[in-house]
Formats: sequence, structure tokens, C-alpha cells
Amino acid sequence: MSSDRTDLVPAAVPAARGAHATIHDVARVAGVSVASVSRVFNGRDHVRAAMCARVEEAAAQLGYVPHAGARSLSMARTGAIGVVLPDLHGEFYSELLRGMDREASMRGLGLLLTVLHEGRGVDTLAGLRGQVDGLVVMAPELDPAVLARHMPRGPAAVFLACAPQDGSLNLRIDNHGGAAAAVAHLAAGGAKRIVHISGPGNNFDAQERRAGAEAAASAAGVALSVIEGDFHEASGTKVGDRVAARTLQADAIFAANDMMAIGALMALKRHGIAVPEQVAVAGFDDIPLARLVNPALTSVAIDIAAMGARAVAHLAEQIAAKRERPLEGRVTTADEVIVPHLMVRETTRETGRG
Amino acid sequence: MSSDRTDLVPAAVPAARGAHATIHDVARVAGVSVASVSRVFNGRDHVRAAMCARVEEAAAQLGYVPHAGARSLSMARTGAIGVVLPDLHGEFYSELLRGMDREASMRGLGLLLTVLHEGRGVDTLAGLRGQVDGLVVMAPELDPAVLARHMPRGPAAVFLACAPQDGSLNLRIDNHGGAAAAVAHLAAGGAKRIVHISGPGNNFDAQERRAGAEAAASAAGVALSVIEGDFHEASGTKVGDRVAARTLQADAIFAANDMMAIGALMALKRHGIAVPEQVAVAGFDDIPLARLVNPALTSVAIDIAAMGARAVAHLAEQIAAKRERPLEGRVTTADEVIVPHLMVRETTRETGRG
DNA sequence: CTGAAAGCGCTTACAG
DNA sequence: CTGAAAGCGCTTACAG
Repeated sequence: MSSDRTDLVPAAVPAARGAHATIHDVARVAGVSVASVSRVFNGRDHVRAAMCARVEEAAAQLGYVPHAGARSLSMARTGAIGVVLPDLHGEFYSELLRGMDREASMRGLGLLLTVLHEGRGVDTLAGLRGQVDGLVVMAPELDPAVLARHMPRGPAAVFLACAPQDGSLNLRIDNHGGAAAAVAHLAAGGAKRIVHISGPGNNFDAQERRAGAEAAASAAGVALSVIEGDFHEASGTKVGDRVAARTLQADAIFAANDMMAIGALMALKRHGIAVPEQVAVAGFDDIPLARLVNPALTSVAIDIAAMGARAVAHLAEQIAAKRERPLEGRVTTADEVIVPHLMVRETTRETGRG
Repeated sequence: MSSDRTDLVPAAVPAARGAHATIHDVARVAGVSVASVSRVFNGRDHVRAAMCARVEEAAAQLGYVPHAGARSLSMARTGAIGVVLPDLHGEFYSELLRGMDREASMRGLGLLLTVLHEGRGVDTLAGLRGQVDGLVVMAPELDPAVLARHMPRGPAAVFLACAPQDGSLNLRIDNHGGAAAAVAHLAAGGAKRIVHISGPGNNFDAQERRAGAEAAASAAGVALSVIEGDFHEASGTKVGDRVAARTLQADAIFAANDMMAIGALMALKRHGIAVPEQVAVAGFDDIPLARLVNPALTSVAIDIAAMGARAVAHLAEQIAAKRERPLEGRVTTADEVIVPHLMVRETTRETGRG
């Protein structure tokens, strides 16, 4: 309550108590106005060197650091972007985040993670308003209309591998083409009966990959049967077990992602099936793990980290554009598609084996 | 500029322009005070049902969503916690984030990611003040004094696998014990000359793991030579190559993390060295990948996701405590140590092979 | 170059 | 139960 040493710097008291010094404390100690303190910290206006020095000294003495929340409220800019993901499982997401972080930190932006869990879902999105400057949303299992309804109106947005949202920039993967390439490759290697382990039926990527696989199979004149998986290893294991047990006839397996392919691969090996001689296997995503399993997995490669980085870059540009021309609302840019390429490894053969 | 239809709801205009409706817009449309709007949205005070209905209707009509930034400024609570990590490379971090997210989203907290990159470093930490309620910091390569100097004073903090910070809660891994167990196991399996691929010399975990390995080796009376790696696969590959080439004499390799162990394992296999018959291999962390490589990797297992979840849980409790007794400053709790256990798989043998 | 004042969008004692 | 007002910690026209 009472200060025992009023002679020196009474303003230092709050800092000592654990609370942080504010811009007012600095202004008082430096003997200037808060506006001036703000100016030396933001360094845009010209300030006399003498004032600059006094303010900096006072700030140092008080251990002053500007309050990011207050700044963002008055500047209408948070410096953070929201990343909305369906899950955090597996290497796919760590690669994606790595790419996003690379780009974001280069631009001085933070990444606020929001995972769309089963229960706690889309409704959280709107709450992001005022907390981020923009959103990169990956929600392949969400109905686009539902998603649109829940998007906060303020922030800019880029959609990644979702059912396309109109009025926004969509970054799409050419799932159809990638899957078709994989199936064509299996057929060229001699496969006659391919099993496709698809992703969940409500997943947008999964639907496209399945369609691509089916198109390529019928073009090549080979049989393709589909078994629905959930993108996790275990659903691949199950299919591998069935193929090994001959409950399911197949000389090749194409899984909609690598983890399921790896599950199948492991199961086949466990049962003594020779890969690729008896059954070939291919996946999708080309996660780092793909080349480490034995035999190394053939996969449809997308540069996941680069994709994440691109999404963030686009978003940052959109945010900047909005800042310059605030009246125009959301800028509609052409969609962009990411073209995967087939990475052939040991679980398939390049040449025909007929 | 001019409104063409003043008869209806002029307040709807800003929303239509892309800008968001504010609490004032809602208040005006509902014909009540902003305080009341705030009350119905926060639902703590008693409000008459009639008012409640009017406000909700107005809000719905305007598509009003509270501005998170403004709320957090006036409530001194952001609902986000900062996660400070050295890197985002590999499965270790995706597992860690998964665990953190699990706990955080259960508690309604967001996760703001901050990666400590080479250049853009510790100085960013202080800037987190006002943007998060607390921090979980993992910075094994940072000098604890430097770290302490850069920590923002406001937010609570939990340190994860760092050189211990006093005055704060530290969640430590028993690196020494884990490494010792691995080396003891290799020795029991018959190893006489073990190569330890350590982490970077300035890394806290790496130092402890190395010390544990050395202690166990000398206790078992086996030779241990140390080669410094960088926690990435390539530095393991290099050692594997040398061991295969007999440039380096070894009948066992213990790496300070799994990625280096896998690099060594792959190199040995490529050169036709039998694992574990000729050279045994063990790693540390037990990332999901460990059991998928062939042969499956023996590793010192820590439940990475659980560790992340615990860090967040502790932090959340600390934040709550601070909120109840704001005057007490940072609460000092006893440190907590995570005890790893050895996961024996195919790259080592359980029994002696003398 | 500098300061006083308004404002960012909310919440919350304080009166009524 | 409800409203007017102050305040959260900053920034930024607006005057000087």
C-alpha cells in the first residue's frame, strides 16, 4: 500500500509484484506521454534521440514488454493465424505443421492450433474472431455448407484439401490424378485384382481418391474392389490379414493413405506373403515413414510441408490485401491445385510381371 | 455512405459489408444496453427471459460473435496457452502436440505454437505476453539463465525437458535412468564395445542420456565410445556406415533418439550387417515408427503424448491457482519426473549371447 | 517532434 | 434485473 522508498522509482512496484509494467508506468518513469512511448516502440514516427533514450531506459528498468492483446485490439491485427485441422494423428500433420510454421515464422506470424475433435466441433471456429487475422482450414470431412455457416466473417481464409468453398481460395490436391496414377502403375506391373482401401466415406479426399482409382482400374481393364478404412494403420492391417488368408482375393493393394498401406504391408509380411511378388502395395501421401519401412513403400507423393507453407503464404497475402483495401471484402482468387507424383519403391514393380 | 433503407435495421449494414457486428450493434437492435448483451452472452448474472430472447434474436440476426481479443483484454484471460518448441521435426513433436491438444481442448484452451528457430529465437517469447495465459516451454538447448531472462513475467509457465528452472514447475524425463537401462540391456545381451550416438553437446537431454550411458557402461565393464550426432537420421546413417566399414569397432549402437538409431539400423542393413546378431541397436523415445521398421527397434519408451498432456494439465492448474490468488505470484510446485521404460524389440536380444 | 484525447470491443463493479 | 460509466493496455488521428 505505502511505498517505503518514494525517492526512486515507485513505478517499479507492480513489476516486482509479478504484474507487468504497462505503457503508463514507462511513460511516468520516463517523464513523457504514453503516445511517445508507443512511438518509440513502434518506431514509425520520428522521435528525438533524447526522448528515445529516456524511454528505452525506463522500459529496460521496468522490464516493460508491450501487451500483445492490447496492441492487437487497437490495431485490429493479431499477428496470428488459426490453423484448423481434423486431427493431429501421424506424420502427415507434423509435416503439414512444419511447413506452415516455416512460412508463418518467416513472416512473423504465430500459429493458433484448433483441432476439430469429434464432439467439440465447428462451433469453435466462430470464436476465433478477434483472435487471429486469418484461417487456414482443413476439414475434409465437413459438409461445405456447414463449414461456410460456421466460419467467422472477419478473418481471411484459405481452404486446404476440403470440398471447395466458393468465394475463397481453395488449395486442392489432385487426388483423382494421383490415385489413378497409382492404380495404373499397379496394373502395368501385372496386377489383375486390386483392392482399394479407401478413407472414410464422408471424407472429401477419400472420395476423390476412390473415384480416381476406379477410373484407372476400368481404363486398364482390371478388377478393383473397395474396402472402407479410416486412415489409420489398423484398418490396413485388417485388409492385409484378409488378403493373406485368401478371404479376399487380390494381387495388389492400393490404400488411400500411407498408414493404411503400411498396416497392410506389415500384415502381409507377418503372414509370409512376398511383397511385391505375390501382392504389391501402394499408398498415398508419401510420409517420411514410407521410405523407412521394409520393403520401402511405393506412394503417391505430395510435398506436405510445401503445401502447408503455400497455404500460409496465400493467407498472408490475402490478409495484406485486405488491409490495403478493407472495403472490398474477401478477395476471390483462383483455386490452386497441387499435383502429386508417383514415388515408386520396393513394394511395387516398375515393369510388367505377366 | 447513405443508407437506402433506414426503416429496418441500420445496424445490419456493417455486417453486410464484411465487417463484423459489435456488441453495440446488438444492443441497438435489441433496444437494450451493451451491459445486458454482455450478460446474456456470459450467462452469469440473472437476466429476464424476455430480454434474453430479444438479445439472442438480435445477435442471430446480425450474426454477432463476441470479439475474442476484446474479451481477453478486459477479462485478462486469453484462453490460449503458448507452446514453445525447439523444432517441429519428426514424430516426437507430433506426438507431443497431440497430447497437448488432447488436454488443452478438453479444457477449452487453444494452443499457440512458437518454434524457436535458429535465428528468430528467444526474444519472441516476451512478446507472448497478453497473447497467452501461460507457457509450456521445451528448450533443451537453451541456457537456463538466458531462458529465464527472456520469459515474459505475466504468464504462468511449465518447463518440459529443459535444464530445470527454479521457481517454476519442471517436468523432467529421467534421461539418465533410461539411457542406463538401455546400455545395461545391451551389455546383458553380450555387447562388449558399444558406440553411443549422442545428441548435440549443448542439448540438455543429450547430456543426461550420455551420462547415463557412460555410467551404465562402466558399471557393466564394457567399452563405450561416444560420437556426437544431431538427433536427425543422417547422423545415425554416418555411424552405421562406419561400423559396417569397420572404421569403427562396435557390436552394439545406442543412439540418443530413435531417428538416429533408425539411420544407423538402415545403414547396417544396407551393408549386409545382421542386426542384432552382429550389431545390436537401441534408440530412445519410442516413437510410433520404432515398431514399424524392420527389424523393430528396441527403444527407451516415454509416453510422449501423455507427457504433453501432463504439461498442459499442470499449466492449466497453475493458471487457475493464479487466478484465485493473484497476489502470490508464480506458484512453486515440486518438479515431476517422467520415468521411461525399456521397450525390447528385435534389434537387441533379451538374453546373453556370450 | 510531442501530448491530450478518443477509440479498439468487450466486462464489471456501482448505482438504481 | 438493468444501465451508465470506467477500465483493460494499447495506437493514432488531431492539434499544437
